[in-house]
Amino acid sequence: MSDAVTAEPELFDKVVNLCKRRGFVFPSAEIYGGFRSTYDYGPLGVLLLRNVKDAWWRSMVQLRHDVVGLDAAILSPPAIWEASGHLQNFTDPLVDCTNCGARHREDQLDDPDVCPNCGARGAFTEARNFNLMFKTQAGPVEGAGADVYLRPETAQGMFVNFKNVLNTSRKKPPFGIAQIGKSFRNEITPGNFVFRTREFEQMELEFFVPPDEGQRWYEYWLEQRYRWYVDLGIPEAKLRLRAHDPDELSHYSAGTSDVEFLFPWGWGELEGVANRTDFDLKAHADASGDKLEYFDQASGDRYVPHVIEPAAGATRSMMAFLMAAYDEEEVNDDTRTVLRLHHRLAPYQVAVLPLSRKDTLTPLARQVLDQLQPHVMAEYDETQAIGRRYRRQDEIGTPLCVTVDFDSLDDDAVTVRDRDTMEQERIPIANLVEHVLGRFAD
RNA sequence: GCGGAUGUAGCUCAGUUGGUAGAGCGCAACCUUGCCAAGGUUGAGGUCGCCGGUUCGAACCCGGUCGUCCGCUCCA
Repeated sequence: MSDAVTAEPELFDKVVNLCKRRGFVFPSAEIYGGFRSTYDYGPLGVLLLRNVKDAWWRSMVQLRHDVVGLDAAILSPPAIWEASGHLQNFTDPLVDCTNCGARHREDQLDDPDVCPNCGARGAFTEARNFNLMFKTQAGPVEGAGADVYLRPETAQGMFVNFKNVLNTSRKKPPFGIAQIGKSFRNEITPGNFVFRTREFEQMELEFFVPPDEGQRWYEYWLEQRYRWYVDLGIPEAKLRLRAHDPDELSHYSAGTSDVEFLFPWGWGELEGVANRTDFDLKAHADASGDKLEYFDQASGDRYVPHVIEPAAGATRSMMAFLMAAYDEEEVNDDTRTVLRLHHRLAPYQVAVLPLSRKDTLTPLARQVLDQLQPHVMAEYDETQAIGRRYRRQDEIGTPLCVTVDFDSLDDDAVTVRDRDTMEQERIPIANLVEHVLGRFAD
């Protein structure tokens, strides 16, 4: 059923409900009535989100020779955003029609005096600037000169540090800088659970290449990023690439394609791969006076690298993985809910379950847990019946359950039960870690 | 910000013409059981989103407010 290519509206409620019920995601500030567009990640959500980010980092940094990491500041001075174009381009002048109440962007009206919605003339309010960046003040005194912005994207941190990284890492184009971190946008219309929030987490790579290699690397990263989602378990029927039309391109982009996922409400962007050309490095070079160039000793060429940027949303990717993994099946006239999460993403890889709560089994079960914990995230659960505990683990996506039973006391072996097949295997405790790691090697 | 829908226990909901809250599931303890959501007993948990009004009396009526969901320039 999870292979359906059509959107499944009911899936949305099921997943959101599971998130709340099992402790993945909570609405923020709930005891005070909630705070719009913010969410807190609970005991399971923090594990899942961290695993998504770790999987990205592993694929983009750890397994590559040509990418290094960075963690830049969130608070940033206006100069960065003047140079990047965000102060100009992230500000929309909005007018409201006092006749029908519709809101429009003043700069997109053909006739700045006529409401396209109701046709009223001269009924607009004064234009008010709506900036998508959050502004605050640094220092003890409120007032001009101390303005500070929360970054609306992590990318600028990489551009601003281009020379620092070049000088310290011995990398040369083509090479990339990767960063995972929070960004903030004062979105007009947040919504769809964690899909669009004002505070969100990005996973961005800025990949610097010689100017004539831009197109090649753009295509390379598109394919690369698409595969990442597939490899982590998203069916290709629910993924697609969509190239932006020229008129929807960002101010910095010469070409952008999105990796989109079929959410329950329709296709939505997980990640944008953009060809930012030399826009950013040139802009910061002009504004700062620093030369942001690369000098190629071998060829004697001096150039401003072009930038290919795969920019992914961590939180919405997490949501896509949850939606794709959600499955229900009938077992013994009962509905079994299973999150078929990739083992690299599952909050827990293993659950240790003593068959009985009798004290006789607890010490051995704890020993088994101790053995596993240095290698995998393991949960321990000894409450209620074993069948119920299997189902609990299925529902949060734990791939393997290890059951310690009364035979274990004699044969020093445990039962390993598989989430997807529900099959069981007897494994000697001495080989357990090796066996488990073998299952997760890929 | 506008239009539509909505807000009762952790979850899903019931609550008759206004008379001062219930169920199932879940959770916890104990007993029983011992490999796929078993049974029993007991228990924790709600000023019915919030504020105000009408009324002898409001979860139910009225006003406001906040939150949520769905649509309309957002984009990770």
